[in-house]
This record gives sequence, C-alpha cells and structure tokens, in this order.
Amino acid sequence: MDKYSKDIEIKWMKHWSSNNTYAFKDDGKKPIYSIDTPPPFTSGKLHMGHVLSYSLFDFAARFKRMRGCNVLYPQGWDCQGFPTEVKVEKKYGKNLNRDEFVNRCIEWTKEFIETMRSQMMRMGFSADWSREYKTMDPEYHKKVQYSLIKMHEQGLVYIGEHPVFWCANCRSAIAKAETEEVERKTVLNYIKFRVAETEEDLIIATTRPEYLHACVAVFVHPDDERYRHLIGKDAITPLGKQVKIIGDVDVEKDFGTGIVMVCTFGDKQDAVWVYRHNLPIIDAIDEAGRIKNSDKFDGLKLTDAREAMLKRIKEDGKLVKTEALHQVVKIHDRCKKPIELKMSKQWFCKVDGFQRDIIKAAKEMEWIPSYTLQYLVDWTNFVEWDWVISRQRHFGTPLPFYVCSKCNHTAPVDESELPFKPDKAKNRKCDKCGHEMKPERSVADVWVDSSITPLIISGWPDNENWKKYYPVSLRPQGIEIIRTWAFYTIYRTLVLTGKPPFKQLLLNGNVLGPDGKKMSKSLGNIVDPLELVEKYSADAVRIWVTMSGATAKDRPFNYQEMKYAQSFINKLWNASRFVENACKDYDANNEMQFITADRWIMDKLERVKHKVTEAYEKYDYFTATTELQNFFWHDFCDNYLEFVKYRIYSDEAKLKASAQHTLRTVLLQSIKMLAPVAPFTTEEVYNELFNNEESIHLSSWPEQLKENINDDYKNAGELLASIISEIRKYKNSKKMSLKEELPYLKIFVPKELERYNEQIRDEVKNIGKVKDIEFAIGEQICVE
RNA sequence: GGGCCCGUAGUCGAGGGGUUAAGACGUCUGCUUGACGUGCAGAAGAUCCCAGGUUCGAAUCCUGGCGGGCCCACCA
Repeated sequence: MDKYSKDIEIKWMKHWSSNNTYAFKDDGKKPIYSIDTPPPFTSGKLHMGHVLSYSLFDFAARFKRMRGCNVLYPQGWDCQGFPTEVKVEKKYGKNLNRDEFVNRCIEWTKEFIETMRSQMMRMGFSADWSREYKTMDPEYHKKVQYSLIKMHEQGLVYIGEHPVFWCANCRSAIAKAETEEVERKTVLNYIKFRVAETEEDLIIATTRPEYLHACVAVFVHPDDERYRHLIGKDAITPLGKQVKIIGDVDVEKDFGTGIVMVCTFGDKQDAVWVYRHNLPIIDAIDEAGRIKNSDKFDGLKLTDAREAMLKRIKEDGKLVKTEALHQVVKIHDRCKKPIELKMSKQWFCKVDGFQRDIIKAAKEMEWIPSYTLQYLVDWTNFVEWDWVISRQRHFGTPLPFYVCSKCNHTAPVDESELPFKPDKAKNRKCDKCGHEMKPERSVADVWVDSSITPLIISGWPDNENWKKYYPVSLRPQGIEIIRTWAFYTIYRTLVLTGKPPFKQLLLNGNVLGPDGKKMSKSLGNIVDPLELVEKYSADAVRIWVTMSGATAKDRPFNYQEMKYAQSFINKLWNASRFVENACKDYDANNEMQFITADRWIMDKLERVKHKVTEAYEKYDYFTATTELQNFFWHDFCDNYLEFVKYRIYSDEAKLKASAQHTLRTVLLQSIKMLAPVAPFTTEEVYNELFNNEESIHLSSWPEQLKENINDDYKNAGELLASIISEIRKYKNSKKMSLKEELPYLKIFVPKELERYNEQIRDEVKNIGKVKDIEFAIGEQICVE
C-alpha cells in the first residue's frame, strides 16, 4: 500500500460501475430490502442537502447488502417543472411551439442528469443505475396517466370550478403546498358603507378595495355590542350594491372597525365564509390577474384598479382614513409573485374525506424519529380542500382525459393510447351529450408524478412481481416535504393499491451554513459538497454526515468535524499499512499463543460489534461510527498496536503469530463495519490485505461471536492497559522518552485485581519497557 | 393562536433520576516512540437557560417562564 490518494476513490468508482457491483438481483432466497429514494429535481448540481440525505440511505443500502438482503435501490429523477421551463425560455426565447419547447426542456434536463449522476457516483452512492427512472420518460408518463385513469374510475379525479390559489404571473393554478409567505407593507383603507334600513354609516376596513365590486356580504362578530343590532339588515356598498350583514364568530372584533366586507375572493377567509354562508360568487379577476365583472375597471391590473377605486371612493367622500399595515401575503414559491384566489376550472383529486385513512396508514408505518409522524397527522387534519392537480404549463405529464366543450363531461383516454399526448390526439364525441370532446391540455402537478415512486420502483402495474416489492422497506426523505411527498404518496398509493406504501420512513433535516443559518447566496455561506470531496475525499464527507447526529434535526456544517473525519481516514489507512507490514510472513497455519492483550482486544471488538450492529439497524449512524472510531483509533491503534510491537519484532514465533492473527482479525472486522460509511478506503484495504477477488461491499457482515466475550479477559486487559498508561504518565512526568528503559518499577494494584498480576507480568515489562517490576497492593493503580 | 423540536465548557455537540457529565475542534505542557506530527502522552476549561415542584437524590422527570428553530393557521 502506498500513500493515500484520492485516485483510489476514482479507481473504485469506475470499478464498481463497470462490474455492476450494486446491481439488484432477486435470487428469491434472500429477503428484499427496497429503498424508495427521493428523485432529486434536476437542477444540475448536488448540494449539501442531497449529500446528507443520500448518504444516509446509502449507508442503509450497503449495510443491508452485507447483512444478506437483496437491496432494491434505484435512483430516479424529478425532471419536470417550472424552473426548467423558465431557464429554457430564457435561453431559446418564447417563440417555440409546444413540442419543440418540451424537446428543449428534455435535452436540457438530460444534460443536467448526466452531471448529477456522475456527482452521485463520485460520492459513492451505490444505486443500481440500470434501474434509473425519469419522470419525463414516456414510460413514466404512461404509468402516471394510468394511475390517474384508475383514480378517475373511482371518481377521485374530477374537473371542477373552485376557488384555487392562482398565480397570475405563471397563469396557472397552484397547490397550497407551493405557496410561501412574505411580509410586506400595505395600506388599510377605512371605507364608508351605509345601512340600507337606517341610513347609518358603516365603516369597514380593507386592504383590497379593488375587490369592492365583488363584495357579496358584510360581516360582524355576533357578540360585538357595537354592531349586533345590524345583523340581518342590509348594507349598501360605495358602488351602490345592496348586500347582507351577517354575524360570524371568525370576525376579529379588534381589527380595523370590527366590520369586514367579504369579496369573492380577496383572501382565503372570504372563501371559507362564502361556503359557510352560501354566498354568491363573483369571478372578479381573469387569468392574467386583471379585473373583470366590474362596472368601470374591467381589464385593469389589480394594482391599477386599486388606485382607480380609491380615487373614486375619495371623490365620493367615502374614504374615511387610511393607515399603514404590516401584512403577510402568500406568494408562489417558484416565481415569488403574490397569489390570488380565483374561480377556475381545474382538475382535482378528491383528498377531502380520506384524512382518516391516510392517518391510519401513516400510523401503521414506523417513523424515524417517531415524533415526525405528528407532522403528517397535523397536516392531514388541516386539509380542507381537494388537491388541484392541473397546471397550465408545458413541461409536465399531460392529463389523460377528454373534456366535453358543452357539458363538461370528462372521459379518460383509452389505455392503448398511453402515453397520451394531447397535441397528437383527435377530438372525439361526448358519450353524454354528443358534442365535441377535446383532449385536456393541462399537465399534472409535479407531485402527481412523484407520488407514485414506490409503485414505479416495484414495477407496478404490469410487472406481476410488483406485489412482492411493495410496500417498500424504506422511504427516506426530508422533513419539510412530509406535507407534500409523503402525504401525496400515502394518499395515492392507498387509493390505488389499498395498502400503505412503506414500512419505515427515515426523516432527515437540512444542512445549514457554518454560521448556523440557512445556506443562501446572499449570506455567502454556501458549502459546495464537490469542493469538499476535492479537498477531503468522499469518504471523509460521508463520515462527516454521520457525525452530527442521525436525527431529523437541521445541522450546521462544521469544518472541525470535517477535519476529524479526514484524520480518521488517514488513521485507518496508516493502521492498515502497519498491519500489512507486520503480517508479511503471516501464515494462518502457524501455531499461536494468545495472551492477555489479544484476548482483551477480541473481547472489546465483540462488544463494539454488538453496539455497532444494533446502531446500524436503528439508522443511528452517529452511534455506529462513534463507537467504531473510538474502538479503532484508541483501543486498537493507540493501545493494541503498541502492545504487540515487541512481539512483531521478536523471534518468538507463537507470540508473533497470535499477534498477527489478532491484528488481521480486528482490522478485517473493523473495515467491514466501516464499509457502509467509508466505502472507498475500506474497499482498497480489503482488496490489498484480504481479498482481491470480491468487493468488501458484497462480503458478509462480521458474525457475533459470544464466546469471545469474557469478563476475565476484559478485567485483565484493562488492568494491563491502566498500568501501561500509568507507566507512560510516569515517564512523561520525568520527561523521559517512552521507549527509554526503566530499570525497576513498583506497581500498586487494588486487591480485587491482584489475581491477574502474574498473567500480565511479562507484557507489562515488554510493553512498558521496564527491566524489573514488583507488584504491591494499593488503593488504586499507580506506579513508583 | 396551534403543533413539534431545542437550550450542556471558547466553539460544535453526545448522554441522561444517584459516585470524577462523552467526544471533536481550539488552548496549554511534554514526547523526533521504527503505521501515521493528519501523530503520541498529559493538562486546563461546564452554577448542564431561569424559577418552582416531584424525589432520600434532578443537569436528567413535571409545571411555568425566558430564548432559539421548524411547520401550520390567521391577519379583512
């Protein structure tokens, strides 16, 4: 073995790839362990979040392989979506037709996938690349469309007219999950209404005067002394319209004047009230966010309409006052523009009504850590609207339906037409009213694509084996997408198969910047994983992942931990070199004489093995690597290696052979236990010292050997280690070099350990480099 | 307003009803020990956020504060 170099990682990366080391083979004998890996959005670059979460389940995959499972570990790509459209539009302009445009998006995405795939391989992720899937593939479209047709058959997919979150900038409906909130300054306008019956003034406060034409009611709190008498009467808006005054407990008495106008729709509370009190709906804006159905303001943008409306009210003397207000508004997470609520004809999945089933299914799975289940339960309990699944975009999975232009009847496309492309489809006749049905041109929300990944990787629906691989063993994912990915997957797979999709969910948090804040360009605290790999090696980065805890917590990136991980790789490497040199003439058939140091380290190894294996089973990689590092670095390297050096350099054959044997045994089992975390270094050591035929990653996990655990071995070994430690301290205090020989030393040993004295006498003399020793009884172990 | 997580040495972080509360980085002192100075041997550094309660005993459990984070709802 030479000096450690990163070329080793490149070498093994290529080797594993060309040998299909990680290909999934179902021999029907071993148990299946399947991982529903998150398909990353094809942004073109791996970030620290990917490195964190993908490392975590790669550890699981490698561990399970060594534990004798057939591991189904495919990698997918979440290709479609708005960001790619934006970039492609920026590069090629807006004049492409739909087909050309989508092709450019596909080309673009393919390139990005190439880059990201090579970065993943560089990280040592052991996916089976022959089972890769892309959500933009025709085959994938086919399955998504098939799933929607099946749900349509059950009456769970329908077209409807509902208030939806609408992004006027993208001209598309969006889901609640795609919204973000920002704080901004706005103006609260106090506007004079009138009570129809009594002519008294009624001051309402609103931030959305541009919606005045869509005002359908005025609300007050039923317990509000000031206004209780008005409930049931009518109000006249400044535009002369007569609307009801209604009492509702959701009105905030203390906000503004305590009177609120309800428009359809100024905000979500309006929508709630409209449905609660069965109020009329006025479709107030068009797709581009311009006013409609008003008297004079049709066609104006909302901001212009606000100006115009305020001017008019002011001229009429109905604007009482204005005040500044801080407000939180919802924006579209992709384009960052404010969201409106709009009546719109969209496709929906019926989610409302399934809450109980979803929660029941979620409770049947194991959530790691367990409190994350609550995130899903909370979110599910809040769901009150169905899921808007249609998007008026291009780069997405086309919805496989026809819609009658007259009666709105919907029909699925024939299964033989899948994958369905609306551009190429002909109109057909409505089997309800006989009019023309047109192919739907909207595409599916990207969560529709990604919410069937457990089915996709199982081979659903055409591969008969799918039931064997479903439900999948593990769903690893970020905690922040429980409300989307986990929620939608549980819902969809439940209605499609009747079974929960996973056995276990492993949640991970995010990597924060070294300053503890969310990584962002503006803060300049972004850590690039590829630079880390360059500087420290992929194995070191992977070890870092284990170091700040395996919980779902967010964790700051920490260069100190990174450095420690790097040192550990170095330690592992050099200890292996030592063992290699020490065992040059090793022969397993030699006669061996095992003594205290050997028995002590073997006992320790066994105890550590137990803890490490248990920790791996629980996905607790922090404990697993911490235990291993402490054992390997401090017990094995700092102590055992030093304890046997005199035997390695001696002529006593039996003592030398036993030392060699023990060195090799401990090293082999240690690198096996480290293999899931540090695949490159351990593969190299395994190949150089133990077996150059087979990969360590296909070898089996060290077996538990209970007979090696023995308290006598442990006590004697610990006494030996403590005495050596005392001798080192003693020499240190005398400013002596440790290898300098002492002529004589008196060693005090507590009475209960006295019986080990003779057993360790020779080792103490040889290891401690003391010519002559004498034992005595003392309260604690010490030397003089 | 609701839910969840968290508050431990200069920094990062394990652990956790009962003797001296891991470990890493940093700091300090020794050691050119033949795998490694990316090393070895030592040392210093913690009122375990605050206040009550339960207990023979709390940093650990409970309650309430204070502080931080994430998610959700609402803000007309």
